[in-house]
Amino acid sequence: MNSDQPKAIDVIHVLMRSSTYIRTEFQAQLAALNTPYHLTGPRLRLLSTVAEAGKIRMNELAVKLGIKARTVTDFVDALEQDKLLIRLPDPTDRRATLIELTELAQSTIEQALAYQDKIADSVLENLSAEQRKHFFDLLIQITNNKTISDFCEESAR
Amino acid sequence: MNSDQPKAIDVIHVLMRSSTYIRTEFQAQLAALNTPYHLTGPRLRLLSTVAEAGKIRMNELAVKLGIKARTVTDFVDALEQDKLLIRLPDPTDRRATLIELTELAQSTIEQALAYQDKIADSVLENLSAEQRKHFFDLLIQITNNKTISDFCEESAR
DNA sequence: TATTGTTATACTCTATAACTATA
DNA sequence: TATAGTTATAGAGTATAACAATA
Repeated sequence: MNSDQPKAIDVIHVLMRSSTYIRTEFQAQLAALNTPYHLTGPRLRLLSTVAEAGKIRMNELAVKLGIKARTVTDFVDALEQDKLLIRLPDPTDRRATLIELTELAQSTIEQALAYQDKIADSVLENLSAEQRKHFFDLLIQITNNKTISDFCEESAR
Repeated sequence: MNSDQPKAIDVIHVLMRSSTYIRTEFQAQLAALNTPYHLTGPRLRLLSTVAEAGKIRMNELAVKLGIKARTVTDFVDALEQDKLLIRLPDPTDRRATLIELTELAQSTIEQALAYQDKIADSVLENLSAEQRKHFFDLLIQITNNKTISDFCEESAR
């Protein structure tokens, strides 16, 4: 068929390289915002998840983000130090901790998220609307049936 | 047409998540090989680049891999310690260092690369040949005109 | 006995800055 | 003055294991 069928490993190399590029790009662009706190893609993703939920338990956060509870602890530590969120005891379960955005975060997160959207758009600017949709679908398809606990939950949000 | 046009940031989240999944998958699968040395995707990529070249300078390696010289130093340190490659002085330039695979690496790298190809195939198993090609093209397109400078060395000037 | 989150620890990939030794 | 590679340092994202408090 396609004599120019790329090898799987080559596809993956390009994918990994793109992800490194994107991570770097987000870090650089977000740093350029010169906010008094430090923002990155993953941090913003956590913040926006909290924003959506209002209050949310750390373990729920871990599930939604597809990362481990221990990793959430680190993010929350850092973001709490930057005064972007606070820990609250869960009144219904004394083992649990609820996370809530601070006023500081609430008053600036919209802005940051809007800016993040711009960065995202510029990263994908080479794709037409149709291509973007197609790309998205292919990404989803790749991780179907295999990502089990990590991916299944949240991909369609 | 597509009223469900995904937001760029969502596409990127899925992409980043995929890359994490893939990195983890490669690490786990390669670790399961139980080789006396430690292999990961990026290490294997460096090794196969050396294999292809026979002998290659560290700075060339950095360019080919799209990473910084300092990063190459770390990889080479680790792989040299694992007896997979050796440093040789470049006879034509006493500042430069040539990298060459050891016999150990040469005798096993084919195997490791073949195994890596299998992992890669399994990671992309959900895509048809045509979809894979399309996915590859889209990835390339995303990074067109923008990554070349970013990937190589524009930032450090 | 199971779950929530933390302390302690680790590791991969990547980077900048300053420096040495050459060129 | 410019290049090759290293020492020193850093940081972002992620993880496992053992444990405390609570359920």
